[in-house]
Amino acid sequence: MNLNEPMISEISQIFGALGDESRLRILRTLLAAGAPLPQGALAEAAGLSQPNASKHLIYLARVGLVARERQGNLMLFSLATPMVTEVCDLVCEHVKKRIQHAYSSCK
Amino acid sequence: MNLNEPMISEISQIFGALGDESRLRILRTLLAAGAPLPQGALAEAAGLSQPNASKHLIYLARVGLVARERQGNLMLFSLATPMVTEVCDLVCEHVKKRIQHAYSSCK
DNA sequence: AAACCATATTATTCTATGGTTGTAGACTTG
DNA sequence: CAAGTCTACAACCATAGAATAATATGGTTT
Repeated sequence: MNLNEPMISEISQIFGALGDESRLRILRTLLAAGAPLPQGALAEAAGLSQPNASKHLIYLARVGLVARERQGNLMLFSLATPMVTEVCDLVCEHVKKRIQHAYSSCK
Repeated sequence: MNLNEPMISEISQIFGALGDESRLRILRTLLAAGAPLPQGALAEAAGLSQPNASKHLIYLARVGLVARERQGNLMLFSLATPMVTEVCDLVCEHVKKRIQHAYSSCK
């Protein structure tokens, strides 16, 4: 069994990290860029204040979804695992199907 | 782009639904059973009070992760989509790799 | 060292959410 | 209809988390 008790906490933390609009916008930006980006650029792209973006990025790094790397004055962030792309794709497909189904069922 | 702005809200809700230990325990039970189960059985398996389990299950149904079906006195719940299994598997693998990596790096 | 930039931290407020208790509704059986 | 069982709902409390503002830290440049 994959979802065994000792892993429940870790897994819920990762899903929790993905369950926030601001953090999803950050991840989307990283996904589209395909390269490390500084915090400032991520904050602006996601429409977040600097401290707010900092907190979200540290949170994402703590659960292992993004990697941090210092480059001089900047703090660069990048996707730490392709898992992020994969789970987002799966959920996106699910949502699209649900929307289609909703439309077709109220014709 | 899959993670476009109008879908961000829906997707964050689904991840939010998965980002709770109690709801993960409910889903794990459904996963293991492979068949619809009544609320009472799910509440007991997840270690939840009846009203608490009811709330979580209604929440899971609202975002489309479980299906509800009345059978006499009972309310049966089942996984509404294989997507749940798939994303949980992906995240589980990620966590396992992280744990292995953590052990091997502090040998 | 001083000035400047980018990031981190702290304190605070506000809201969302998980949990409990109590009660009401739905269904079955006597 | 009455009693018993299962589920849903409402009100409430406690806590976690998101956002902001103000400030501190770290790094670079002159």
